[in-house]
Amino acid sequence: MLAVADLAQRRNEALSARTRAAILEATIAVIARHSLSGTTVQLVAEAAKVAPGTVILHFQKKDALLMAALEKVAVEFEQARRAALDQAGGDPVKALEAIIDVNLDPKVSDPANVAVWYAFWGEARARKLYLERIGAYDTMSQESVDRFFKELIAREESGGGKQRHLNAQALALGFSGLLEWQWQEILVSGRAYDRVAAKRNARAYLASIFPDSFAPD
Amino acid sequence: MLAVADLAQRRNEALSARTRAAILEATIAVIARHSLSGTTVQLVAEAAKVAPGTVILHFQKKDALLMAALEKVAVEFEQARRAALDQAGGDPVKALEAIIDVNLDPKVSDPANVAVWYAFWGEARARKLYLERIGAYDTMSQESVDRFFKELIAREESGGGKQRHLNAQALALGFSGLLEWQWQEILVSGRAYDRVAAKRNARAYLASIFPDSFAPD
DNA sequence: ATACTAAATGAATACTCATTCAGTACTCGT
DNA sequence: ACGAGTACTGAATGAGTATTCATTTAGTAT
Repeated sequence: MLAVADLAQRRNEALSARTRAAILEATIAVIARHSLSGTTVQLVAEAAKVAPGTVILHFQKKDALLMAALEKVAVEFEQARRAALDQAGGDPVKALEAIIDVNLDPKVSDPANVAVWYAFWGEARARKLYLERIGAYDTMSQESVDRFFKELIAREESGGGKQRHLNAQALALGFSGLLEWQWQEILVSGRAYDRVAAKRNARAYLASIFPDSFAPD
Repeated sequence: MLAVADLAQRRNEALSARTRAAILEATIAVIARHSLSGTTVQLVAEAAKVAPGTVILHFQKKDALLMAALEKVAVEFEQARRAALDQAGGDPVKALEAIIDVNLDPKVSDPANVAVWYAFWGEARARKLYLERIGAYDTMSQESVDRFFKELIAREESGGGKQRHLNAQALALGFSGLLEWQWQEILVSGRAYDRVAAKRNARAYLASIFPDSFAPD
């Protein structure tokens, strides 16, 4: 009898889950086009081909809907990033190359995703929850970049012994900042953005600093 | 008689100019605390100690008010930057140091200013005017950083002849990105942000890349 | 003092938008 | 094909907001 209840529940969940997913996707699209202040339940409902009441039925509050949209985008970023780093094993060279590829992957850095990300940054100071979610991602990603730079610097110094004084933290910040800057470009240019040139720039950065590990283009 | 009229006019203008300035300042403060979507004419009026009607009297539309606030912040950035670069003469070393100092000057990078800046970035995709204003600033600032890096690389290569392959554009992007990243930190940390450490990082970046021109800390 | 003008007020207006809920349309096991 | 129950609808509600404008206040010249 419990099993029956469960089954009934599950069937309905599968159905409503599709609607829920459609609403979430629509929310992201609407935020990307209209920003947070222009995002209304009506617009989301229209984009999801659903009645406004349905949106609230699934998310209770508009704010919960927005938070769910942010969560979806953040989780997608994190998963893509983690997959890429796993692929790289522990190798810092491969890892940094993978980070470039992930950050500029057309799916990950789709203009809509990027727009959503910045939309929440813009509201982050007023809404603690947004700030926490976004900040957590940025801190995490920055820490791993930091680590890879430290490893590479140690490696190159022990190798050639050219006596350079490379500051890992500063150079890692520069790397992350460079990628961040590319995202801003995506925000500005949208579909017209040149990903190939961007990747070339990012690799050129690494090649400039670690000529032994990264070939110049 | 024209002189008399002028005088009368001028007195009144001075009066209303004070009010107008108060409203603008209040707007920036409110945006910083409540973000764009939470900024209401009521809140601005209260912060400026003025009636809501007065706000509209001076700016006609709420959107014009917001645009004026963005303009004020952008112009402040530009003026501080230009003054610093003038001070540096044409010397790229001094210029880059000046750029660091300006970007992390407590007045320029006041958390309120930074918050306003990001608030508009968040809405930039939905509002062409915001995007144009912000994009113009970023493009301009990036171009000058680019130029300084080119000069420095030419200088160091002709000097030591260590045969490094430094990519000016990539490293300049890293530099701008690093500073940008610091601003995000200001957004997150507010008053608690450690400007001294940030400047040290930025200088360490330059010292890592141009050891002949910048002393390591 | 008085008259005149510009600046400021704030209650009233005319929206917009999130949220509710009574009712309808589905879905699915039987 | 049916009935039980869920997912969904969308018009109605009301809270909140930008903007208006008739009136008051403040500043200046005569």
